Amino acid sequence: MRGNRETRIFFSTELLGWYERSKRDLPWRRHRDPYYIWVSEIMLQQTRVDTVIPYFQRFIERFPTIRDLAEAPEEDVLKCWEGLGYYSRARNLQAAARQVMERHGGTVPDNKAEVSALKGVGPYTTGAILSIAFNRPEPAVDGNVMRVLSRYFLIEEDVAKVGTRTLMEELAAELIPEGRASDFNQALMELGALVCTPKSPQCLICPVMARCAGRLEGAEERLPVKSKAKPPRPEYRLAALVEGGGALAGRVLVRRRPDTGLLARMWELPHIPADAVPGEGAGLPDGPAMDRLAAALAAAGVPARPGGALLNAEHTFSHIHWNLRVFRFDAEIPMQAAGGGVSPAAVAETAAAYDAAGGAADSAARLPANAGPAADDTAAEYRWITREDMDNLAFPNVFLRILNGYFGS
DNA sequence: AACACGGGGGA
DNA sequence: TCCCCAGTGTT
Repeated sequence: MRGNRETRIFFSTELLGWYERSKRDLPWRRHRDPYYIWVSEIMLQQTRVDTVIPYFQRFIERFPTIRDLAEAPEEDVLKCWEGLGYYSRARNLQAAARQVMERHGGTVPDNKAEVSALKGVGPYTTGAILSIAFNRPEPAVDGNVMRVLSRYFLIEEDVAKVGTRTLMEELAAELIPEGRASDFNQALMELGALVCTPKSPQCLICPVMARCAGRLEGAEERLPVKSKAKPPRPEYRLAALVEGGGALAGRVLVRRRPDTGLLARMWELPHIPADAVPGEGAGLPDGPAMDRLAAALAAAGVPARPGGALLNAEHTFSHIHWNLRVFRFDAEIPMQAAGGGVSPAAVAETAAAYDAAGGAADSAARLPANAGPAADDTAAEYRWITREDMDNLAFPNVFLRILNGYFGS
């Protein structure tokens, strides 16, 4: 055990007192509804409080109960999560809501085995739900907690290591005052968020500075010790903004990503990989680039005429850095079926379907499936959308920016 | 144990 | 602009 008894008692007592005085008024703290706690904890994974607040309020308004969430179309849940990132959190949350309906009659379970069995709920969130919602004496060790504990107890172990988290959990459990798990765990995270910050910690206003070993050692700025993550690998992509003509005038071609992997089931502009040439954008002169993109579009059943480069865009994931060069295209009615593509009649039929449906987003007027091998690495569901359709489809931020710029907002 | 998985904020 | 943040699931 780290620290002597007095040091630990001091820590827990002062921290609880500080929390009572300075805790923030957050939407999920206004009730002790386990569903609210659960949703907030999932949203707070990898995401700061200020970002989460508006999402949480919209989410609870749209899905007030676990049953509402379980019964909603996945598309709606994803749309509610748009912009928040790590979209598997949303899909897992809904899957878990369905688990709770089936296994627990719609009530969040209050024991470790059943909580941790929920999709998207790992060791941290299990502890957060059990302690915050049910006041069970379980540790909830997130990045804030590891930072606070590593400083206060001068723990030099690499917090990126699994074993270090286990050590922190044992320590955090030991520190929970009798009957105060909910407040204590929230206090620990609150201190990490407001005072014991990653950079420039506010030691002078810290309630436990007097006995903080890291501070006394002058080590607070270099703790916690953390091994470096690998830098994201660059990827270069050619994207197409295809404008419809005729019955599809005012519409833009988008497609849905595959069911698994990066940005699963979200919508995007069609794009293809390009070879990297450092310093040259997509690494290809615009002419050949548009030719390759046109060929890929034709193979997907959308013959289109290149209209020049529109803009460059970048997007950084935790592990990939996208460099996109976006080209404008005009869809054209093919004079002959090409590349396993589409007949003029099929294009006319597509347009007619939109006319009949009034262009409704859910008309799902799909292009004929591409029978040949895919010219790129993504899914084959395409849709011609208007600006209004964007209200119902979830896009990653980079495409949201491009489309909003195009539609002029 | 290593990798996949977004987006936002602060220096 | 660059750097940092960091839970869960999959392999």
